[in-house]
Amino acid sequence: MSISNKLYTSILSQKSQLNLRDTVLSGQSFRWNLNEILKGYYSTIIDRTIVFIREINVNTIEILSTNKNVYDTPINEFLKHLFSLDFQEETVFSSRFKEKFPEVWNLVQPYRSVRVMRQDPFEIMVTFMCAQGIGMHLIRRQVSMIAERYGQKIILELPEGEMVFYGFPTPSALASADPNELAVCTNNNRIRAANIIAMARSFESGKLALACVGSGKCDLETLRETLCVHSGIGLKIADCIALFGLGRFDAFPIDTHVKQYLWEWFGIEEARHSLTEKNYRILQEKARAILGAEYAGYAGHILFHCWRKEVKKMKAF
DNA sequence: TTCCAGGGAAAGC
DNA sequence: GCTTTCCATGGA
Repeated sequence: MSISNKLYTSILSQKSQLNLRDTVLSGQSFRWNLNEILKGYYSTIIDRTIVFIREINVNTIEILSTNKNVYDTPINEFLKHLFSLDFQEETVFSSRFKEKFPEVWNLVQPYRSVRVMRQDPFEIMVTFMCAQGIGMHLIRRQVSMIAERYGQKIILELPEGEMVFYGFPTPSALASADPNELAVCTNNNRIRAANIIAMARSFESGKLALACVGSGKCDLETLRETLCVHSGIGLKIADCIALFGLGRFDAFPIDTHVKQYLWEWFGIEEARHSLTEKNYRILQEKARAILGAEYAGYAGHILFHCWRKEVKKMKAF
């Protein structure tokens, strides 16, 4: 398949600030093209539509896309949704939080405009099922390999040459995958490959897809139970799916980094112990008491990215 | 060599 | 029921 080399251009201007680079690099999306990011452009492919984004200033981004519609939605409307531009990030941290934790509040300033994205649920499910006890670099590699092996190949012809993209595989493509072949893409982890295939079949059957449709307002605990039925999805990954794939900004995933800052920044004693299910739930309660229940996950992701960069001194990839 | 990386599930008590 | 061990691999 080849796509016309005509790029559709659009300028998206917003009142709210968009820290595009940190948003894309903060670890919530694993499908942005590395080479383009290094050149100051950001590219991804969503449902056979290649999207380039360039940051003009903190309030304006330029969008270049190979066609006008993504999911039959005008590109500006789609990107407003993708980057949650309808959400007012000033409301994330309460005045009480700012007063109680001035050092953290000071440290987090450069990251306040990081957006929590609303991405495709199925893609997020597969992505975070690849994220068990493994580095972010390897997660990206797995997702790339899965797309290259099972996704649709799309070639963009530019004057400088061809650019090759791979769309993210459909649920049916992964549902019919051979476990041994898929395992090549999942760090040779056959259990993980089998789990992804089983989840894809559940999605294709309509069970999971239906749960996604009603996920906006349903009880978070009910949503987690629905997701955790699937082997390979525990509480943490279910919360990641809810936060990044289903727009549930109240979902607060706790991983090794979050656990670290809950102790170092907020002195929560339980964060020094291991992440058993019981302890996970206790930590979530205490974190919500500090961050507020409504947008705990949104705040948590900003803190997560801030912790990794400012304290752990980690590079984005 | 050892330890850690956006954990989950089986085994053990 | 809660806690410990195992899984699996690449990079520092």
